[in-house]
Amino acid sequence: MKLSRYLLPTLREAPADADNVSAQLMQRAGMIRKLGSGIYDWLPLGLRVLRKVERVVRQEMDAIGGLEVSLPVIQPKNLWEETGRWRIYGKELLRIKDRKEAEFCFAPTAEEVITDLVRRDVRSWRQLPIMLYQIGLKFRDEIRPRFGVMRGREFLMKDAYSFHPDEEDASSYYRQVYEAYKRVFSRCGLKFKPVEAQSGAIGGSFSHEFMVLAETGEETIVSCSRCDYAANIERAEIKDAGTAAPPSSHSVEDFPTPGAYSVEDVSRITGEPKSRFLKTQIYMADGKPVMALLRGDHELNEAKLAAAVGRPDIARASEEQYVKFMGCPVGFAGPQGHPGLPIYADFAVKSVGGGVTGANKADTHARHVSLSRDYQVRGFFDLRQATAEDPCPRCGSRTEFFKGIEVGHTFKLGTKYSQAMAASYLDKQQKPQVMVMGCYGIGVSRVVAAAIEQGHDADGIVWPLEIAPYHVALVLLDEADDGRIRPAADKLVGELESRGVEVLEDDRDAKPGVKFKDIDLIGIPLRLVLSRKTMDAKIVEFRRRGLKEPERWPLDQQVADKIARMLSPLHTLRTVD
RNA sequence: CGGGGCAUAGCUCAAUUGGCAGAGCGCUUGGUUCGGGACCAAGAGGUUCUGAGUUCAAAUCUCAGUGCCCCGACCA
Repeated sequence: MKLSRYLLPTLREAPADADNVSAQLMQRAGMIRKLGSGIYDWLPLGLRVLRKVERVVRQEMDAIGGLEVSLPVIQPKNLWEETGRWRIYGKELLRIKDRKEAEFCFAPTAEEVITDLVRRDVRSWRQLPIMLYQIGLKFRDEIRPRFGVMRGREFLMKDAYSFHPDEEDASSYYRQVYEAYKRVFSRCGLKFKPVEAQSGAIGGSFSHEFMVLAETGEETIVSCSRCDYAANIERAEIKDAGTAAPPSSHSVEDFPTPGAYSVEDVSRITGEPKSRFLKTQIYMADGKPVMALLRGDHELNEAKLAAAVGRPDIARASEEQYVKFMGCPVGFAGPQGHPGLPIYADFAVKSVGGGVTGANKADTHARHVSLSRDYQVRGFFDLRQATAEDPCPRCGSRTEFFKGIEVGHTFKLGTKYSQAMAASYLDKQQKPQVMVMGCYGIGVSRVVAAAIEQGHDADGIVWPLEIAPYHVALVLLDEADDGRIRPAADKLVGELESRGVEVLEDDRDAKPGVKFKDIDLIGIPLRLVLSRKTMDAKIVEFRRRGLKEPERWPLDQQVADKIARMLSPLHTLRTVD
């Protein structure tokens, strides 16, 4: 490809609204252009990278028996009502109406559509298991899109769905997908970590996230320093601390705390550490209040509370609800004196013998509030957010925290969707059985951004070979006044391309500095230079992106062979399909 | 949804008290240059986000709308 005929609008300065490195570099390198909040045009160079990632994903999905399909982007409401997600999904689901006022949504994912397809066309145990996948645009109406295509509203996702005769088959296939995902991200040149994850709105019994390690990541990973335990902090388990401390020998005693409603404020007044406090938070479950009780120095994890309560749809009580059920202003409730209220206590609450907490009266707190004697709990649960002090739940060793970008997510769904949508098959005994499902996503456009977050320097992007837009940049200097350059370039490009090497030829009428800067910015891994100087010396100059010193190679047919050998790991991998 | 900010050339940004619409980079043409974003000269490029209002006069002030950004709440 000749750069003189390409659309490569590089920018010297980053657009003012690009809010992280990858968004800045993708726009500066002429890969994408922002069209609106969270929506982007992909230009030729950017689209090439996207297609490279797609190719890796496609090969690895095909290698584990996946069948590619293409499902509609506009999906009818009735399917979403069958699973209840038309209501549950919330505002992130972009809804539209057609001319007849019929309602549709723009696909954020496709469990409903795929399950509908399979329930109609798969009837027999002989057809199972089956895995279908697609690579297509998704839309989620994010409240706050940011970081370029990393958290856009429209994005390219690979979504795969597998259907199995039973749990065992689904589990063993899940492990195959897990291994395939590791190959995908390795081939894309990423440093990543699979972690245990919260299954969230997609649902299902368990799941893993594939995290690209990057300081700028939005997710926090808790990782054991010794064993291989790793989890999203939202999910990270905390073990039961042990037996309950004895109740205080003093009886409950109220004391005034005007205007001090946070643990922080009251701790400052009494001088007692926050770990001596009982922190209450009121949630609504199915219209009824429940109390989450934590130690004052801990933070609630809502997903864990939802699991403990057994309702995914819990919500923090409004101020009105709080006042109505607790009988005091927000910040002054305590667990004592609410006999009908279900109290879900975190394990660590056991360590608080007689604690400081709200007195259920305005501007008043209470001390020596003790478990059993002064209040009863529904039970003890793992309710809080993990901290750096919490040991590994598996082996008890020290844990470390990392930041990560979620590029893939696998879910073992069980029968959540197949049950709701009656996706069943006839087994060998001619008995109808509900299919068992798994679903598996990869944020293809996010992989592109994540690769840049991990691979860049002061000059621009540094692509991994497998997903670079081109393998080689051939920079021509002095072409206008040296007749030897053009034929030498044509010959070299021909030799390279015949070996499957992708060449971007910078034949623009521009100064050397401009060319070198642009080629560095767009991150092509290998660079060759032909100029009057190199022609005089009968050499070609070779340099790897990121290395300072170029090498001088004799200009002969071995150049193409050497380059092809450098790329040979890619070809080996490509023979997977 | 709440609070705040911004909107001027392709990009980054100026424009004094309300008084002629500007610069750098990029683009076009010519010339001098030519191995890490050169220089000179001449150009092209604007509904100052949209609409209404105030005023002799609005990029500038007021109102409404739209878009974008940030913070918070909410949420895969």
